[in-house]
Amino acid sequence: MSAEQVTDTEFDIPLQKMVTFRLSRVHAKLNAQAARILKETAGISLSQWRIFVMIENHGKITPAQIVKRTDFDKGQVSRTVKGMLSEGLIAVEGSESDQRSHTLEFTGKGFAMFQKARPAMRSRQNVLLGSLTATERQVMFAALDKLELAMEQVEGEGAA
Amino acid sequence: MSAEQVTDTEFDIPLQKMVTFRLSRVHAKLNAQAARILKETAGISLSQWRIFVMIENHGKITPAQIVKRTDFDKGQVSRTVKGMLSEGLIAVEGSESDQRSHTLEFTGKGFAMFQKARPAMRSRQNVLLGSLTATERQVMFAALDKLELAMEQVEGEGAA
DNA sequence: ACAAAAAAGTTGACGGATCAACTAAATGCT
DNA sequence: AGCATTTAGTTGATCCGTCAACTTTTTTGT
Repeated sequence: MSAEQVTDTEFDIPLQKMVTFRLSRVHAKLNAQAARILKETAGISLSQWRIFVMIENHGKITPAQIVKRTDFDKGQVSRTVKGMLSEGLIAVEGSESDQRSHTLEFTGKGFAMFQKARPAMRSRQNVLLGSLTATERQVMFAALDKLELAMEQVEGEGAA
Repeated sequence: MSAEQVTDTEFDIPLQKMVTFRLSRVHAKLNAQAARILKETAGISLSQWRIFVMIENHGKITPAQIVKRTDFDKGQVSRTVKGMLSEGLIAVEGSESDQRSHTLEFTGKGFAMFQKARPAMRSRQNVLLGSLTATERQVMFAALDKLELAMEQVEGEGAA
C-alpha cells in the first residue's frame, strides 16, 4: 500500500545504534536529571513541574486542556493534580458551565516553588539547546515529528 | 569556567518545543508501541526483549556485561532475568572463575518467543529508520550524543 | 596473608507512564 | 423530552526506571 516494501530494505539491526534504544537512554537520563534538579531546588516532582509550566503558559487551564495539548495521560494528570492540591501548590475553581470540570491556578506557595525551580531549569534548558547548532535542533525536531508519523504506519504493517 | 556564559543566551522556553518534552513524548509513544507489539506477538515485555537482544548479539553474557553495554539499571536487569528464569525463557550457567556471576543463554522456549517477536520488531525498526533520511539519522544520533554530553555540564552550573 | 576497596547481584521503595474500568455530567439526535 | 454518545475526571493494576542499602565474592595494596 504505502511506499515500496520497506520491510525488505533490511537495515538489519546494528543494535545499540537503534533509534529507539538511543532515544530511550538519552530520554531516561534527561528525565532523571530534571527530576533530581527539581527535587533539590524546590522539592517538587517532574509531573508537578509540568503542570506548573502548563498553568504558567496558559493561565487558568483545566486538566482536560492539559491532556489535549501535551498528550499526558489523563490518570497521571488527575493524580498529580490531586497531590498538588493536598500540598497546597495549586487551587481549583469550579467552572460554571461544566459541573465536571475545574480550572487550575497557582497558589502563592505553588508559585514560589515554581520560581525556585525555574532558574536551574531554564539554565539547563539553555545548556541543552545551546549544545546543538540551529540546524541540529531543526533536524532533530523534524526527525522526531517524522518518527511519530512513521509510528502510525507501523500499526498497519506489524499488526495487520 | 567552561565556555562563555550560556545562561544568558535566553532561548526562553517556547515550551512544547522544549527538547526534553518532545523527546519525552516521542519516546513514550515508541515505548508503548513496542511494548504492545511484543505483548501481542510473543507475550513478552520490553525488558525481556532487550535481554534477548543482548544475548543474541553477544552470545553468553552476564548481567553485569549487559549493564555496562546498555546502561540499563542493575536492579532492573536482575529482576527481569529472575522473571525470565522462572518463565523458562533463559537459562543460567555459573561461571567458574567468579562465584557471584553467571552467564545467560536462550532456552528453546525463549528462543522461540524471540523468533516470534522478531519479524514485527524488525519491520517496525525498518519503517522507523526508513522514515528518516540518511542525513536526518546521522544528525539525530549526533544530536543525542551532544545532549548527553551537555547534560554533564548542567551538573556544574545548575547545582553549583 | 590480610584488610580495604571494588564489583556482581538482590531487594525494597518510590515516582512515572500506560491501560482499562468506572462515575457523572454534557451534548446530540430524533 | 428522552435515550445514546461523548467528554471530564477518578481509581486500580501493571510495568518501567531510578536510587539506595545490603550480601557475597573478587581484587588490590602493602
